Amino acid sequence: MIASSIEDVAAAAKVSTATVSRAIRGLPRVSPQTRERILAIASEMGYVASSAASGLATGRTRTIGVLAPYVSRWFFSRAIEGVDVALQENQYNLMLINLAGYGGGRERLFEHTMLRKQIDALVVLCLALLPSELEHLHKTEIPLVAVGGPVKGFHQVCIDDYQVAQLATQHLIDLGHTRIAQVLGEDKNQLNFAVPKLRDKAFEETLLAAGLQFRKEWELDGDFTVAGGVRAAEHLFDAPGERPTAIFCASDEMALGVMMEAERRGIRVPQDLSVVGIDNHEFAAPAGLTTVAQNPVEQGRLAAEMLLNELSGKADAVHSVAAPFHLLRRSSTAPPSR
Amino acid sequence: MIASSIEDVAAAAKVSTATVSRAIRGLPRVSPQTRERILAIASEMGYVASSAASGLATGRTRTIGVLAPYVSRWFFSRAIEGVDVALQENQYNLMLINLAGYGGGRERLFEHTMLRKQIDALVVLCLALLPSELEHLHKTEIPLVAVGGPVKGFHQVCIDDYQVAQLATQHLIDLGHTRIAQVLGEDKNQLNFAVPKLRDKAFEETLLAAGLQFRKEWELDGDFTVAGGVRAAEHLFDAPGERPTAIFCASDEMALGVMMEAERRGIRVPQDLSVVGIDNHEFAAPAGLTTVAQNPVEQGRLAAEMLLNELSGKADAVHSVAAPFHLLRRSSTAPPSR
DNA sequence: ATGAAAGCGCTAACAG
DNA sequence: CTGTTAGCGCTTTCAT
Repeated sequence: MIASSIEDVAAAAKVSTATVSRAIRGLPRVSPQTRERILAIASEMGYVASSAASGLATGRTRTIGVLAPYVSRWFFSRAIEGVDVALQENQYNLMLINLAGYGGGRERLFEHTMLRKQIDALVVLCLALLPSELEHLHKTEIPLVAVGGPVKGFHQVCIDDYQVAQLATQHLIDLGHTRIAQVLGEDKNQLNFAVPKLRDKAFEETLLAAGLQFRKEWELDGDFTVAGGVRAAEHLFDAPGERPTAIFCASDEMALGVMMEAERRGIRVPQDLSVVGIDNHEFAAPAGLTTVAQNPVEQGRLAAEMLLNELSGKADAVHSVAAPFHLLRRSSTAPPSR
Repeated sequence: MIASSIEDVAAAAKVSTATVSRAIRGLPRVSPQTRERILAIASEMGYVASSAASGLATGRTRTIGVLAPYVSRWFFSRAIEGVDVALQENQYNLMLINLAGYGGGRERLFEHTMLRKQIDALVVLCLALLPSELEHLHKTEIPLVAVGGPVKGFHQVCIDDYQVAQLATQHLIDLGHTRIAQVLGEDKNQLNFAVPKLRDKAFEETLLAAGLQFRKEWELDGDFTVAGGVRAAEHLFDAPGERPTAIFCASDEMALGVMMEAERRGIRVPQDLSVVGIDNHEFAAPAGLTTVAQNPVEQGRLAAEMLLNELSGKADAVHSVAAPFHLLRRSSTAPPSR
């Protein structure tokens, strides 16, 4: 009853395997009646083509890889979800390649998974690739698009990190703040450095453009995590001397950490301290966090769709796209009290 | 220079493809010298075996599937990460199958992805499978283990949800609370119902065992999200009459939502209200949330390791495991003030 | 519209 | 230790 191969179906339907193949894949050159009969038989026998076999024959795997530096952080898990949406709509599989796990094995990863042609295309989630890895990717000639950060030599869909950080910083300045600190993320693993750098640069330049002072001691690392935000806030609050009246955080997770630490110490937000973040994390709204919102799900979906189009032969399907963002004013920012 | 097939390598090394195959896969029956030579040539030529071809020949894909109801929620993204750790150590690939995307397409998913033998084994992250799907899985005879919730007829690694909820509830009771509300998660999508039910049951029974009253109106749905927690808290706080002095939440995300809403209203935690959660979410520590901690990363890793062992022929490698959990007392719980 | 047959690239017996 | 060869299951010309 159960069909293990296309031959079983062909035999049952009394046609050739070629016809079964055409019928099942919806190709022309099969009469409607035969097709229907074959489809019925195939479904009854529970037949599904072996992906390895068809992969070998066609050179396509119908799976797309997602290369991510982390899977459980806000941006990444959402972007993955977005890619997934597009893939499911097109019956493609998603292979998750989590770079965080690869200590020294990154090298091998690229040789193996990438070149083994286990995937038809690749989405790279904002991380910095080594020159040798970039070379590999170029040699592979696999369609690729970056999401959330640049990958040298490839198209990308992401927000303009400079503008985003500028928007957040300017919001604080417009409110009247002059003593503004910054919590950003310096990735120790070097998995992702373009984005934080851009946000950092924007912050500093926006400050200077407004005639404000940029203080090195008010530039802290928050590691893009809540815990990192808490630590940064501790440093800031423990430091002697003047305190900032506002803090720009390069991500909501860090901003929330800052807010929690502030609350623990009885520092009131926004009366004593304004806090602004980036992302619009699920916790931002309930926490009243002002932030510059972006939508990684959409970004991932868009990237995957471009790749899918490319794979189906559309010319120039892959191109760079600037993802939208906007400031969400909530209750964590207000004019300084003095 | 670049080798497209094993034959190229064989030709370059002046040996047969069989020898190349053995050499590369580290099989015996190849002299050390030949092996070394072949390896050198292969690497120089950038040769990597086609997974489709070897998959066809061996019937193995070296890919393990992870079936998840959501990818971006706390438990799931961590469990995926854990599975990934084990897979990477063994050079296996991870195929992510996100059920949330499949509206009506669940049916097809099982027929296609599952039966197409694109994966050698499957990790199912706590979700309720339909009888027809279970049947499919059984027929496939693919090694499978459930994580974080039961899948009928298969082994699982997860915490004892009854005990966990009981522990959290009892903590509140021990503190002296008598008016205790509950926020749990009722999954509308039916993707996951065993877990919340168990937690619910434990809560009610623990209350009754302590001689306390169980009030239907203090049982709220929080949808396992922060926003859901906020909504549940709104209902609770807006309701006329007596207020609970403590709230048991079936997940930290909901508990944090409750705390945020409490703060917004000036309800002090823990003076006016104690809150306890489950999970030990990253935000729990900074927020001071008392919770019953569990470790989904470990759970995922363990599950994947069992599957890997099973695949490498070890007998009875897959079995059920009770994952550890423990109460973390922090500052969100205290005796009731009156 | 349908079928026959030659691969796709690798693995696994079996010989030698 | 090494080579030969027959598949693995599907796709895809090329005939018919």
